[in-house]
Amino acid sequence: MTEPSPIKPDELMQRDVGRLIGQRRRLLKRSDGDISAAVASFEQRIAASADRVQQRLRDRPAVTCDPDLPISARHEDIVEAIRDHQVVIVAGETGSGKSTQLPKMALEAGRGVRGLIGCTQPRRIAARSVARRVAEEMNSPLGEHVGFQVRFNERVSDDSYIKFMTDGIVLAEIHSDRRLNRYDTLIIDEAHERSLNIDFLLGYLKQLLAKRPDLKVIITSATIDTGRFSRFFDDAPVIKVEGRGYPVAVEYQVPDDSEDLARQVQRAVARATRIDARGDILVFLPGEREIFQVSRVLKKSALAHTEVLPLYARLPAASQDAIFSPGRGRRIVLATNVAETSLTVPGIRFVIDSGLARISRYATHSKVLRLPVEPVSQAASNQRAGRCGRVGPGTCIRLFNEAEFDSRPEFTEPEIHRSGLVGVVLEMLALGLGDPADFPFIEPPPARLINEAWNTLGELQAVDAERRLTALGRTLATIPVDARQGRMLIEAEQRGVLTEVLILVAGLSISDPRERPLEHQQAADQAHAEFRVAGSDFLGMLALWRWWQQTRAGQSRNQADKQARARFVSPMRLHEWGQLYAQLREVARETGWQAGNLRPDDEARAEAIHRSLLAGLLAQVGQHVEDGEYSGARGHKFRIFPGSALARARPGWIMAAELVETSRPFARVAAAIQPGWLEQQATHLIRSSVFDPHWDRRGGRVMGYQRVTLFGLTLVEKRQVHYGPHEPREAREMFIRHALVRAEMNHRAAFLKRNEALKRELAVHEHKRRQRDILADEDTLVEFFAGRLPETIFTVKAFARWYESLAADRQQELLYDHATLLRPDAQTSGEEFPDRLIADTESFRLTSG
DNA sequence: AGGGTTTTTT
Repeated sequence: MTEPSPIKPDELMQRDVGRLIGQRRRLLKRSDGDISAAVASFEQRIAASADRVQQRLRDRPAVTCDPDLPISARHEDIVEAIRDHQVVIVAGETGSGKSTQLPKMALEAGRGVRGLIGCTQPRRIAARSVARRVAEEMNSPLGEHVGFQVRFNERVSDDSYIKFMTDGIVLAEIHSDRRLNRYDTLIIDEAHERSLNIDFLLGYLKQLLAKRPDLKVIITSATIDTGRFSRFFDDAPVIKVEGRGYPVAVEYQVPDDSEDLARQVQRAVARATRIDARGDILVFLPGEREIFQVSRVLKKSALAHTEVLPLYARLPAASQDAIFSPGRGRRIVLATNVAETSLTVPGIRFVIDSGLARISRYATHSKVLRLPVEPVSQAASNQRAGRCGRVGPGTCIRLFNEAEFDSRPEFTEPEIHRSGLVGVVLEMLALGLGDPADFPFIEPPPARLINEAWNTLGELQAVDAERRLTALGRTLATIPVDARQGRMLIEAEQRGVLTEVLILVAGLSISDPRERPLEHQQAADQAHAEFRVAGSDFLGMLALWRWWQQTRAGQSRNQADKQARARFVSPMRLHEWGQLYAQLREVARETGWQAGNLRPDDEARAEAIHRSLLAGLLAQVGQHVEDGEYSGARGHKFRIFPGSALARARPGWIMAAELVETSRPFARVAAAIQPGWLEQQATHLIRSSVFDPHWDRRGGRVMGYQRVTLFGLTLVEKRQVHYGPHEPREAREMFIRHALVRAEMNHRAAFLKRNEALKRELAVHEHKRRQRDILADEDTLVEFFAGRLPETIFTVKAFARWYESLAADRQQELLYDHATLLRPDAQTSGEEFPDRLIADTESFRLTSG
């Protein structure tokens, strides 16, 4: 009997190990007949995997590290540390060469053979451009030895040793490869940025390292809080690398009383001019508005040979490119935080740091994203200062005093402490990672954020009352969009408007393709009016989409782009919108959904679209209170964003794709809704109460009023309802008292007339029973009818006849009051009282006991 | 009546 050979993991491709172990185990268990053929094929697979390792080992590209880069000074220490430790922290400033050289050093340390060396970057552009550079340095075409993968773009081959990607890609890969077996080494770059992705990834790796002793992890960071990373990974060694920066002198310019930001910048510019009148200046400001204000003041002061350029992420691409094409004179770049991490402005000699930034903070109680302007941390300020030491010695002028700097927090609060965590918690559930409160985050998020995430998942019906993932939740986790938006898609599929909502969800995920340049705001607004639909910004988005599809169909790419630009719409973002739509449509197809075609507008369709969107936005609705002010969840107040098609109309009820608090709380991208939709779709969230029960003599039943609320918003103020189904016991008591005892019932039937006889008959009965010669008083009668007086049996023919005389639907309506009367112990729900009870009226008996 | 930091995804 041939036994399958044992598995030697070290000699096999890591991605094959798990599968081969499983196959071997199955082979050993098999006792049926001849397994030699199966063993042979198993041996073949082992051999193939081992051959692959040998081949990769042989073909390993030679690497040389650039000796001019500061990191090369620690070359040997790093290679050695990688060999000796499972986790290594490399700390170094920009320009040290760590992003490009570390993967090569890992290769030199023998990594990259049994699996890829995976290198993550926070941004797609960086992943691609670093990959290109390293491929060049290794004299290998991009995609061969060195590949990359970002959303919409992948160039990795089976022969790749190094793969650059965004950290989001690794997170997505975990779903299909829980142990990340395709990698034998992971380099997490820019870990100091502490994005949600990075913190989640670090926590995941922390757990994975024990299960994958062969996996090596390298964490790289600016020299910010490296001790924390080291402690987190069980005192992993930290290797510090020099940056290639020049010294930066820091000056503090204390603001005068009543000197606004623009004047402070103006004064700092004057100071820089005195030091070097030709050195380019980068000014860090908190937002677009400040950029505009400062720009106006600087332009007014007509500085010689000076160009003032704005720079922020939403700026049209053409204007952004101006940063990279050097002008003739001096340049002053007025920038937001894009220039701190995402974009490098070349040739900067001075940095002027306002010390301010807009920081996003998620307000859990109101579900509003706040963007307050706040003082930045010391680390962020130092990062900003570093931006002027790239080409020569620089000077940083801080618009606050040194004591204030010292009093500021050392590090920026990590995103996981400030963001909504729905996506993170959903992901953890889908991956079976247990209670998020127990997950090893490097700095665990506050409980209130985790709780809010649970609530939102409940609101979306992604988890049940026991916090288990529902089927819907499982689907949500597979759609690569925000959970609220995923919920919209699921609803849209059921309502037959998937194509439209796919377009909208894609559109909501990208940045608004409509551009509004500072100097052409009115013209832009006018052009955009073409895509305005009264009552719904979403239908407006669809109008823009349709316009673009038609425009593109009829002409060349160039001509279409030109048409878009003429309407102040960015062709690049339209393109991205199309890509995203195509990707989501593909995911939808794989999920087994029918997308169908974009259909012409009609009212029913518009309602189906809006109701689908609403499924994801139940907590982001508002009711108009007065004067354009809306009241939202839990009493939170907001207004409609002025750019919305709804801003003037102010419909009574709206839903908003985003609630953002900037200068004040705004609802952005909104549509009018009907409160009735909420009552139908938010059944799991609405609270309803009934009050003021009263006897309805004409109707012959107990009525009451209902109030319906959602997150404290009143959907229905006072609606008359049949009281019975809500409070059966109380209704029954009232029915007895009014209908039977007092006979307060308007009906032609004989019941009322006979009621006196009924009372008498009862009284006689009572008399016999109690041996007392009195008529029963009202309370005794109630007790009797309620069945609380035992041993009393009475046939109520009159009652039965009256009932018979009613129309069938009337009988049905009265079912609650009357049937509970007949069965005092019966509970609330209608279906507990079969129709038979009504059909058998002749034999109705009031019984007790 | 009046306007937003940044990034990412089987």
